[in-house]
Amino acid sequence: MSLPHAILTALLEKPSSGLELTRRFDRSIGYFWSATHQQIYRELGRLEREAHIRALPAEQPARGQKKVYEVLPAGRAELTRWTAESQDPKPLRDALLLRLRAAAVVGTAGIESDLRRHLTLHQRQLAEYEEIQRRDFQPGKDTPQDRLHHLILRAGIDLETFWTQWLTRALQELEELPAQ
Amino acid sequence: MSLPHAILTALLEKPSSGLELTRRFDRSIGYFWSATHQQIYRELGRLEREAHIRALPAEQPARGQKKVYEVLPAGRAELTRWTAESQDPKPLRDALLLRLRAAAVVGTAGIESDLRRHLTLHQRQLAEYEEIQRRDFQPGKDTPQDRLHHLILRAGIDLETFWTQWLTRALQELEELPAQ
DNA sequence: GTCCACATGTAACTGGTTACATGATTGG
DNA sequence: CCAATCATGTAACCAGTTACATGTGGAC
Repeated sequence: MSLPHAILTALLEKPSSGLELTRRFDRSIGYFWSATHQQIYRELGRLEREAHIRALPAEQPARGQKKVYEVLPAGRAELTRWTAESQDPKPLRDALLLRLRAAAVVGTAGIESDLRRHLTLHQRQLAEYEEIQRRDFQPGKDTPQDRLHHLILRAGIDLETFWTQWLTRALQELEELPAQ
Repeated sequence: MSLPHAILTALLEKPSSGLELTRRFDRSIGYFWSATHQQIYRELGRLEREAHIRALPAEQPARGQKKVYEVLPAGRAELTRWTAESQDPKPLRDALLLRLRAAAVVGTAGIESDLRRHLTLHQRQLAEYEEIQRRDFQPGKDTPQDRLHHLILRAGIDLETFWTQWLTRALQELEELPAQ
């Protein structure tokens, strides 16, 4: 049950319409919690019904008209509650590791090119994060918000660093393996 | 669509019944692709209908009776195809990072104890992986299978190492933050 | 004969994905 | 007036989760 809380967070940072949220979920928050516009509209509907958010009064009745939402006190309270709640980490679920395990049984033929492709994608994501770090987190800016945002960004950087290193090693090992 | 392929891999490694598979999904393959017994039985049914696996002939007709499955040639072919297929990496989805982002808006009160708990859980998982490494991967054992399995295990070790380090740093930063 | 562990399943629900529908606004 | 873009939605589907149902076989 994280999507509604992701939306509440985004709306507290800045009141937005569904499409604006969708755009922000393509960067920023979406880097660790992605969502499509269909999910977002569905969830905005629920949050409005539960009186956690409301549409800014500007009498837009229907389709095609922009509808900007803001968080109500009840919504902020719910987000505060959820943030402090104890939650178990989800077990790892990674299709690439699964495919390697399968390759150990049926052979590694054909998997190498996709490993290389993944390596490129992770390198690109790492470069994007590092660019954000250069741009938004120069030493000196030091509000609590900045520190927390930087901490989160560093998790992204370290994860992408892990993947690039591990994939590099995996490709090396595959080369050294006797062909199957 | 990874679960059927996880099951095919497990059955190729060793023909098993549904409950035996469930047990193996609690360790081993389950370390990176977990599944409950309900999922597994549902999927075994589908795989049997599609003639990718079959129950070993021993005329067990129904409930309460053990039913051992093995992979048919069509199933092995499907797994080979899937393994070599090009697949996009799934974007990161992490509730803990989301909660930190929420905490940057509504305050960090209460989140510290859960970070500490996560740290303990990741340290425990790391210790478990390192124990497996000591036990199963002494230098010398060097078949292609061993090398691939070790490579996968190292991904687990490196990921848990990342989380323990990042969480340690996160707890430090939280301490230094002015109380909210 | 009762309880427990083994073993296989069904049903309902939830969240995420994919495909499609529809209206408003603006630039050429 | 037409196309593109902005904007909001509906519907069907699929995978994973949670709760529950049912039968077998052995230990006591």
